[in-house]
Amino acid sequence: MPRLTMPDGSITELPEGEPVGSVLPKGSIAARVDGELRDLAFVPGGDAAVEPVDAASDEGLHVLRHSTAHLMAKAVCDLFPGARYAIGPAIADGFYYDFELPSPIGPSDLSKIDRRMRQLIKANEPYLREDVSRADARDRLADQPYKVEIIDKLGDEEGEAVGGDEVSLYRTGDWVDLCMGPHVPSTAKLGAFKLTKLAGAYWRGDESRPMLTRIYGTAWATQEDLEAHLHRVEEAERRDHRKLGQQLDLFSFPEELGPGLAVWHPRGGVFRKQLEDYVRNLHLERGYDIVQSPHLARRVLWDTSGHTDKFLENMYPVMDDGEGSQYFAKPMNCPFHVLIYKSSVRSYRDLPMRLSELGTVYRYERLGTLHGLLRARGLTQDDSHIICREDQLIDEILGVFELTLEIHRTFGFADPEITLSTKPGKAVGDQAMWDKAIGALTNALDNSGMAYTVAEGEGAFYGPKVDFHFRDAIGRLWQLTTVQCDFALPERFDMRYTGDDNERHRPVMVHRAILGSLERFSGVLIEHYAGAFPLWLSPEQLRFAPVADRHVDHCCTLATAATASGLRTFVDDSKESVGKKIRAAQLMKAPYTLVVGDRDIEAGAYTVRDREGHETPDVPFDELVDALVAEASERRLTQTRFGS
RNA sequence: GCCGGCGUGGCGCAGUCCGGUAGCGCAACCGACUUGUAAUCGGUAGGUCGUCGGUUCGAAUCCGACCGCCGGCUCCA
Repeated sequence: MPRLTMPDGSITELPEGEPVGSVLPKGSIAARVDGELRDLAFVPGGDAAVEPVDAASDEGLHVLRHSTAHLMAKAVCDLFPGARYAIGPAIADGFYYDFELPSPIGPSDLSKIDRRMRQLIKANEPYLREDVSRADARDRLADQPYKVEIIDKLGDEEGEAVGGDEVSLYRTGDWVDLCMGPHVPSTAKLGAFKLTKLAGAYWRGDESRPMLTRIYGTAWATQEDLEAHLHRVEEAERRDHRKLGQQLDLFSFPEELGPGLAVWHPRGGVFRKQLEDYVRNLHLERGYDIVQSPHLARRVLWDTSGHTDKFLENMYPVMDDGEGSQYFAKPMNCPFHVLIYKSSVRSYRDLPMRLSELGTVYRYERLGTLHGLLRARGLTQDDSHIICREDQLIDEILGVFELTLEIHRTFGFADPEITLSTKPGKAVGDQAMWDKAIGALTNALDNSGMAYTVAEGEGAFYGPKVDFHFRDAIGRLWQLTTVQCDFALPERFDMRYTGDDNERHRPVMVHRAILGSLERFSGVLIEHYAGAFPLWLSPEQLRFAPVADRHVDHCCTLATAATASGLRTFVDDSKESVGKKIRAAQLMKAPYTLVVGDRDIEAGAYTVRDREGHETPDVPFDELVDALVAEASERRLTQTRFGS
């Protein structure tokens, strides 16, 4: 009789042949047995430590989502005879399953599938596990080519270690899947779910293999959890920078320009200028020099840098000037900065050189990858190249880390997740260079005391990099900052300096972009703030809503005074009601609005309305202006409250 | 680039399945009202229905190609 050690330390004896689930509390949907996740139907032999897995726990949700994926696959196979199923894992917030379907399906089919799934839940079908030989599994799933391929490839990657000759099948009614499990005991144990979207996905993620139909769903332990998740999704949609960009009149993507090319409207222009001024000035303070380079360059430059070799398909097509020269729009700024370095003979005393540019580059990104400002074809990088001696490298990298944290703190981004990316398949430079570069970045990271993870093979073709991912106001992670260490370009461009030994040496180059690109960073900020920018970034800072026509002049006088103090003002002189003007201010997310009528003019003090609709009465105008000027210059994240 | 969806005045949408020569709301403009913290009332103007081609007596509607957008996949120096 197997003896079970329960989480509270008590010992329970399990009658022979009884599943572990029979002794666990009712809410559990799986069990952790001796550290391994198992079905409730699992029967341990001998002594074992068991722990119930609750549906709402991370492990429970994983099981729940995976089981929901199975149920959906069965429903799809019921509804579309001849459907072939490929893989269907649990993912963050839900699950998906990939199918090859006899005919295309559309969004309206999702509700059909949903209905079928709910019927199956009512029928309370069990999830039954069978351990069979590989040959048997191949037999049972003979009409499922994707499953057969998986079975044949099992163990290939990690040798014999994976499962030996035995594999497990899970059966739900007449539907069988190759699966390691575990699963919930039966369909009635599933939680709340919703099928969300339909998408294409390549089999095994490989472009050369067939495109399958992927159905996504989200699944949770309870209906409340599901609804909370759907609310979060709605919240993210509400913040979509593409919608807000239109609503707030910040930028647009005219079709005539081509995909991924934006124009910034006056309001967006103010926002962007604020951002630019801030980073530019900060760079000047930190010993960077501002440089400037053109948007085009001859082919030879890109041949030397290696871009035509490695990234030609991601560059805008070549321009022929008819005079024997070919030009490319620049996809990167680095070669220009290299040429600035090379414009003169350099000595060790000149180093480090920190060349900085808000450089607009053009990348011919694949159409399907474009996504508003977050992924555009024309983008302006806050791009700097630090050219230094090897012995200066670690200090320079640490300086970049510090600047990174300072800038992001300004926007309320904290606790970055940091990755170190190492040598990719497509790489230039010899192994010694790579080792040196990775060593420097590792050394700087260890010196900084920040935690990081290593992403093998994710580096740039010319060198390894450290990326910073920051979390926004609703918890999403954004890859923003990148710091790249490069021994390759100095070699390719034959960069040199004269050392104190009067010998010639090769400098090292650090590529770094802290915001990433102004476009992408702006998109992230718009979503982060949901369009309600802190005062210093806000296109307009103080709005006036005259009660009647006769108050317009007074508003203009006040606005002129505020403008003289450096505030950005707007007088709403439209012939509309006060209610309408307030609404308009609210929709434009104007930080502060003054409704100005007889009462206020007489009193010489005003009621200030902020974005949240809070009103502060009797604020003298001078006091208001001073407070707003202070709020803007401090780059404060929270709004000023006007006390009396 | 691939799979699916979509494209109708500045914006948001209806009409498309079952072809008969465009409609609503907001915005704009004009007029009345002169208003006190999220939409005052009335009127006017604005669209060769993404583009090109085909079917048809007739196409926003059916078919094809292309362009663009959205959701994914893949990619991301």
